[in-house]
Amino acid sequence: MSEQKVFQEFLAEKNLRMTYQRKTILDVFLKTKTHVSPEDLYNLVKKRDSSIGQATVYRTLKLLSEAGLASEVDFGDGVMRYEHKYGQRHHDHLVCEVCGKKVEVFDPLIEELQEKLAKKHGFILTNHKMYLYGICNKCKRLQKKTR
Amino acid sequence: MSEQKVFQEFLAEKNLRMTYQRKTILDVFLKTKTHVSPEDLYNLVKKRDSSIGQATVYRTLKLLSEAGLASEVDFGDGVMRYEHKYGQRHHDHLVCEVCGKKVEVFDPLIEELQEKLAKKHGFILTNHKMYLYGICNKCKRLQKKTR
DNA sequence: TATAAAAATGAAAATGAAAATCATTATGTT
DNA sequence: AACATAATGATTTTCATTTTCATTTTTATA
Repeated sequence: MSEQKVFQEFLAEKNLRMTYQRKTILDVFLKTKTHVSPEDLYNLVKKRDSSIGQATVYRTLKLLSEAGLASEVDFGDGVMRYEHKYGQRHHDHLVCEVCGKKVEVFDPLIEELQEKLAKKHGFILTNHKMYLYGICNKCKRLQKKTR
Repeated sequence: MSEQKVFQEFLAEKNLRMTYQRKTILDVFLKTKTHVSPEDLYNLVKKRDSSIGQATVYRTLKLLSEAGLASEVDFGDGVMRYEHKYGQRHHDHLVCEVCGKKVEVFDPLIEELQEKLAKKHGFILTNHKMYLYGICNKCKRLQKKTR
């Protein structure tokens, strides 16, 4: 099923409307490759239709999250970012603290252990956030040179 | 070594000064039990000396973080929180999405796998954030009742 | 000990992301 | 068409955090 279709059904379910703006914002969002902030997306949307306001972009990103089409990524720099979720496998993020490079990572065993860890404390795990911070290969080499 | 001593040495190292305000703020911070926001701490500090300003509390918390005495905890609700770090074992957090209950958790195997995962991608791991979200035992039972 | 230099402080203002407000417009339903 | 409901965009507001800046405190130096 297409993302537009998923969104449509989500909206219908909630008695919300598929509007021209929402369609446009989803469309532009789907064309993005990396993690976009609401502001990033607003700037992209403006190019296509400058009459669309940034409040609507914020609102629509929230909806896309709820609909399972986008997921929030919080690298801790004070700006929320969104990435595609639909049809994407869950993954976490590995971030280089020097150059900011971001790698999507996944380890099924970690996922499993998280589940177990939660269960051990009487919790049913619904969600998690994991961010690994380090220094990437490139920056490691550069550091050696300049030292 | 006492926390005051650690702070003192950290400041000396950086050519910064141990002032009455910093001493007081550290002292009050050490008396806290859970995760405090800068505002929480500011309110506590005010009780002891109402002349200390909140900018100084913000500034000092930053320093305590750098000194390894406090660590930042970001539950994603838009407020930074700080917890004791000195002499505490590293741990992650398990949060109940219903009642907000927070449990400190630790799994050495997960830690190890995180290291490996980073290495696999050519990174040297320096740090990580892991937050597990779920529903705690209590809230689970309540949900069943009301259904 | 005086004095100069450097750092720290508190009050206030500035910042910036996100949310709320509200008058207007669009959409869907009888 | 007429009505009710929802959505929109511009703007304002909120709120945590940061910055500014004049003043005060601390430290190093003469």
